[in-house]
Amino acid sequence: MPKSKKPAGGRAAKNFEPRYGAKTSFQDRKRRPGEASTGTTGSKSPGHRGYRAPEQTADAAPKRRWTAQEKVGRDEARSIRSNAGDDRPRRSFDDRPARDDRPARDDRGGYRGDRVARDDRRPSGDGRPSYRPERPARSGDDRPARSYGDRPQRSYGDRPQRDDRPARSYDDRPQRSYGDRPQRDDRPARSGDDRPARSYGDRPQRDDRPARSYGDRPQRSYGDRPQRDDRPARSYGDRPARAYGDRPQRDDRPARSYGDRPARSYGDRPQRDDRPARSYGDRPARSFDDRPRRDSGDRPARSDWNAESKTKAQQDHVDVVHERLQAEAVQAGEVADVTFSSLGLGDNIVRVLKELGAPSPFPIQAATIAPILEGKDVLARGRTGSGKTIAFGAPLVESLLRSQEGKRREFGRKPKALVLAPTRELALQIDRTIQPIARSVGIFTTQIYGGVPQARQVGALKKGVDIIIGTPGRIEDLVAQGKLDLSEVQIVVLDEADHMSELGFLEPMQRILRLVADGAQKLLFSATLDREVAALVNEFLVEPAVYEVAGEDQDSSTINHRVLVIDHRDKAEILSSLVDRDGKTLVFARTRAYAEMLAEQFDDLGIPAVALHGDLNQAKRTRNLQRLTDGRVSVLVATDVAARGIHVDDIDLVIQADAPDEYKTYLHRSGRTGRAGRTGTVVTLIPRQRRRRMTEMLERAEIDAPFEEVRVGDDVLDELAGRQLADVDA
DNA sequence: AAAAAAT
Repeated sequence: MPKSKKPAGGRAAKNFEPRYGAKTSFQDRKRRPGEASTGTTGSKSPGHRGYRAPEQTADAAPKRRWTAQEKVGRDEARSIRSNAGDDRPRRSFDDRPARDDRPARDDRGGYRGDRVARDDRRPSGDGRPSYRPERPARSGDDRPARSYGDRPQRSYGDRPQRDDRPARSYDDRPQRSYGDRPQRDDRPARSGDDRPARSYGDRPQRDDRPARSYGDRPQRSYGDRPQRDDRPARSYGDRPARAYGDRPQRDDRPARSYGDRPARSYGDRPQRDDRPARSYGDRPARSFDDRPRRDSGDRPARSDWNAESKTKAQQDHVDVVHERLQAEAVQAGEVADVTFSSLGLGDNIVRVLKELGAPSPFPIQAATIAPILEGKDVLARGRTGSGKTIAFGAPLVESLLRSQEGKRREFGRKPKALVLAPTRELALQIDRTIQPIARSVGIFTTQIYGGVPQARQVGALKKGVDIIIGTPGRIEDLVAQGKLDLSEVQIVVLDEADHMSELGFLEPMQRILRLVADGAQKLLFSATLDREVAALVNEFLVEPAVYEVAGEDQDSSTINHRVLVIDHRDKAEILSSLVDRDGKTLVFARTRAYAEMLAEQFDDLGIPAVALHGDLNQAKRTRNLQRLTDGRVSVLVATDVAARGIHVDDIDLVIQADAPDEYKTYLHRSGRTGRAGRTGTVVTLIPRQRRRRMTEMLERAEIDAPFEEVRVGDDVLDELAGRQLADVDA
């Protein structure tokens, strides 16, 4: 609202709740002095200066926010590194107190006022009651699930609180987007800040939204506000319609893209035929041929690698692949004797690898390290949990070290290597592996990903770093701002390269790859590397060597696959039964809303669970994943944000509450368990009508899984949950 | 549908 605080704030506070108003003002004043060591803030607090205050506030606010965010970011980083187990206790305690503070804040009064006003405007208010409980959950920074569960239950008793909470929760969102908690603390201080927040957060709008229902949430997520205006008008009925209307187009698009790719690949391949023919014939064959073909299986025309590979793959691809690999790099006999040192890595790096739990190289590492050190472009496929991060990370560091030998670490030097990942969590995880390796030889890394304040990242860039590990959006953003220069990047790694070549990622990847130094070495890794990377390979790679590990088929897998055919109405209960167990369980849901709902459901049943999806702010995402990692929670319900790359040591059960649509997704999700040779089980729930689709998908994934009709209470559920006899006896 | 920038 344009009506800034002063008029509204002063009057509103009095009108609504004199108490709150008074308290708030006091608190603000006190805090500001403390916080605002900056000085100018003092003048602000006396909001009396009508006009100045707003201006100053505006100026000051950003600074405070950033500061707060920076702090948050640091805290996050620390907590991650130190495994700060504090959170739990702190969580609940910290969070709540914080909340308590908020209520006291002026904001609430203001918010409430807004809400009321807006509520009156819109009939949507009717929907609220039912929706509200949910929303808070969402925003529920802490554990949406719990908060959700709690609220509904508390519902009436708590409502007085709720009123407060909603305010909080609402506050949180805007905060989230900014940086979160620190801000919260700050808020009281920032009276001026609130407004912007309000306008952004628009609780009122949100109130409306709830009425809209879940479907909106995901959409709302970030860029909604402008859209929101539109949305209400559209209403639900319209959306689906649109969606359908659009689909035809979508269908066309894919078609186009496919059409184009093949075209490219066709055109290019002949040239490459020679190249690929050498090393390619072998594995790319498989990988490239298999799935792509299926998609557009018609084109026998698909040249070279494809043609060869197809033939070989279809006829006896297993043998072919094995031969190739063995011949190239991964001979079984050799691998046993290979050491990191013999592959060309220096002593410091070898020592750190040992500390990281990698005393000797895994096959994929034995295969790729030497060629990477030789400067070759490399495509590598190693199944989930086979050690790909070290396979590119260690030689990456070694290469940089060699190239910088004798040189001085200059302040503000430009980055020399870039590692790109599809999710922030994966970028973080990769850095956790590479950073210690790099530090051991005086090379610096920094993370560049979204959802957190830029300041710290930019600060690191100013000082000068050697390796950047991040996600495409923020990297492009900083490049556009002139804060990141990729022109001296000599090595680029694309982790989950096939995924990075998919529709939403391909173009950003192409733009980024065009920014790096000419002739920069390119490394593409993925457990499901296939022809999908052709667009990138054709444009950016030169005579790439292709590696995969021999014998990596399902027969050698340590994952046990099961498919439960269920009645839809039993789904919730069956899921609860499956997650009610001792080990760590990862549950995949198709949508953010469903992931959130399931986490809440489990939590309500006394099974501690948290959610991980894109509707959460980055702090919560990081925290919730950490909770599973350190065992404070044994159930994580996630969207496909957690499907690829994420490594949590002891996950022994993966449950797909919704079956994936693509075989690749199935492989990546299931790959969250059974890592590094450990055993694990993957359970997929499907309704009867999905049996055929599921069968086809499993065929593409080359996975054998028994289908079992299951009902609530069946023994198989106890077996899968690992309860077995104990429960029976009981 | 989800993810990836921010506001």
